[in-house]
Amino acid sequence: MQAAIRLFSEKGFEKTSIEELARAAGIGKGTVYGYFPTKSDILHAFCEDEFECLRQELTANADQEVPILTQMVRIYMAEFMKITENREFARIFMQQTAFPRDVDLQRHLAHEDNYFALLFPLLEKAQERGELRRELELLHITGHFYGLYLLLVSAWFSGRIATEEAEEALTSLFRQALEGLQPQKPLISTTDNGNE
Amino acid sequence: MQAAIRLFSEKGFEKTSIEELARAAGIGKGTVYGYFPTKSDILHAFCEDEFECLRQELTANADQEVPILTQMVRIYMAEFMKITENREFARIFMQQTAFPRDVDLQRHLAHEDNYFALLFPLLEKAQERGELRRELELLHITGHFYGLYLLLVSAWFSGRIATEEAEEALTSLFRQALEGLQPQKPLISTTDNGNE
DNA sequence: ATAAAAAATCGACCGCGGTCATTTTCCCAT
DNA sequence: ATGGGAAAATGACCGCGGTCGATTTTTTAT
Repeated sequence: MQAAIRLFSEKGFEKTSIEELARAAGIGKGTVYGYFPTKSDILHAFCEDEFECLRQELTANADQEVPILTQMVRIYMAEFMKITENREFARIFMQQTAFPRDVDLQRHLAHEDNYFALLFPLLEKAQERGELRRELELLHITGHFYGLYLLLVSAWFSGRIATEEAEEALTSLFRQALEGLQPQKPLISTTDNGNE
Repeated sequence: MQAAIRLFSEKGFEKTSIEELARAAGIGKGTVYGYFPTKSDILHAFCEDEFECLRQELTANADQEVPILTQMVRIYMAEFMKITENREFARIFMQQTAFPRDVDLQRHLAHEDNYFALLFPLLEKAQERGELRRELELLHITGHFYGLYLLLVSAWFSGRIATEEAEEALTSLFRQALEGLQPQKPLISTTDNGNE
């Protein structure tokens, strides 16, 4: 896998053939398929590991004193920055993640559940603090944020949002989500201290 | 393209080779590439046409008297029902749409702009009616709904949401978006008559 | 220690997506 | 009509992802 990532980074995913990848790793071509069912699975497995690690770290060290808006922006911006490190990796990973093949469903669901389990405590705390409506299901709230994150990444891919504009855009989207799209008078303010 | 869609539907996208597709269409293999740069472009072009048509029809005939929530749910549910007609088509189309290759950027952006132009009037009217906050940019509002739609489709792909639960889920998500995730007292009610 | 069984490794092979030099078709100026 | 040149069509060909039976290595049983 190390050889794979090195080659993918150097020459690009498409331009790297399994044969030369196997040669670089000092194994036979067929052996590769003993570890990974398809080529993109090599990349996907790598990405999943990376993100799993990143998420663990982020959610564990999340500062539960700051507003939920800030927490969510931090977590998703970290993912986003990781994404933007390599556009090609990102596309394949996001495509498989958001719209997985049926073959990958089991693995995908397990990872997602894992992720939710990391986020839920943060959201629950926010509910207790009165920052989030208590009557909403945690899954729906997570979904809401995640949907907006998908949008951000999609907009970045299509060039509508530059990398440096991303944080502002995500903050704005999340704030919209918290305050609501329709006119209303919030009971608590989320714009008490701006952002940073 | 007719031959392509027929074969793709019958045998599946992956299982249909360009060669037999060309034979079915009564042309040579190389000629296919005179019309479509890649295989998935055949499917993508078809889907784009379908959706373009569907969107035109829906937004033109949108009943601007009903709440914006209902309008948005109708529009996106129509898209969703189209999506669910063929899981395989849908995956390829959504993957390319949400995370397009750089080669397809121009075409993709044009289509998206087109789509926005269809939605904007509806949202603008809703702003005038006081259903949406006037200080929000139309692009952000569109994005918000679109992001939640992406989430719905993604959840459907991963099996978290069944086809028949989709409308309820989307309605719930959109209502959340309108009312906001944080506790507050709406100036107008979006739950005046339930849904259906 | 040895044989048999099980697991891992391998690379020749297959079918397909995509390319390109060649051929065919079409159009227009003479 | 006809010659010529551009445009379109074509299928042999290439490289790659993925398969599979042959072969080697490892494990287990006696």
